[in-house]
Amino acid sequence: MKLETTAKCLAELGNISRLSIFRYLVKVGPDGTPVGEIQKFLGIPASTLSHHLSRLINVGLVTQDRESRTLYCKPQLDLLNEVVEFLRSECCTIKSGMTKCDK
Amino acid sequence: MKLETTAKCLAELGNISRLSIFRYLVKVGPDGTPVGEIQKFLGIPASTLSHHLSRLINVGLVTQDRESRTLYCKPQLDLLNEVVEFLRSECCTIKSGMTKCDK
DNA sequence: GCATTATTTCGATATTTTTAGAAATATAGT
DNA sequence: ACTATATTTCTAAAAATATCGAAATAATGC
Repeated sequence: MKLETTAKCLAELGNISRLSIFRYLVKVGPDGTPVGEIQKFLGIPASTLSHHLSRLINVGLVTQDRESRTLYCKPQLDLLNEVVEFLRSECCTIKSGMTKCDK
Repeated sequence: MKLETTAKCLAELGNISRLSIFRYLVKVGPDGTPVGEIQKFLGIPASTLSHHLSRLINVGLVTQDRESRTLYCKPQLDLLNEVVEFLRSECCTIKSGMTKCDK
């Protein structure tokens, strides 16, 4: 995974509301949770929540799936794992051969 | 580690310049790298770099250590590991018993 | 004390983010 | 068609962030 992609995901998770949303999605329903349920649990105004969700969706950390009137949000664990893996492989240990290209 | 603390660290790492800085610090010198060396490698203007460094220092991801005229920057791997651990334990798997308090 | 080197603080501007009410869209049931 | 429900888009304002030149500070050597 590229540094730029990682940074973008980290930026989205680096917000209390969005990190809470993501954690909630993972914990209560990795198979999909209605927007309204998130809203009720976190108590965020609908439009604000929608904005945060769209940012998470934008970087691919969340996907949505409509079922009649309800939009189910699903956390993309694979992507989060890639982010975590980047941090571990690139930012936790010395690695020889760092070049200008890694700027 | 608290969600709020994690979010703050993620927000700081969620910026290309700062993620590059942190990665560079880890890779080339986990025992301390002069500010000027980072500056030369990444080609960021000194005042901009200083700003990014102070943000990383602010959340504890980097510490500084003066040795005569040179300030050595050291990445705090323990904190990064706590952040990674939070993501893995709280955001990668289902966990029963989520309560209102986790909001 | 003056010059030099290393780095930060100041100040100003441009851009992005956050927040949330109001209006709009989508879907379903009657 | 009308109503209700679920959610988004629009709009606007406040707050935070990013950028970087210029000036200031810190430490050293002459």
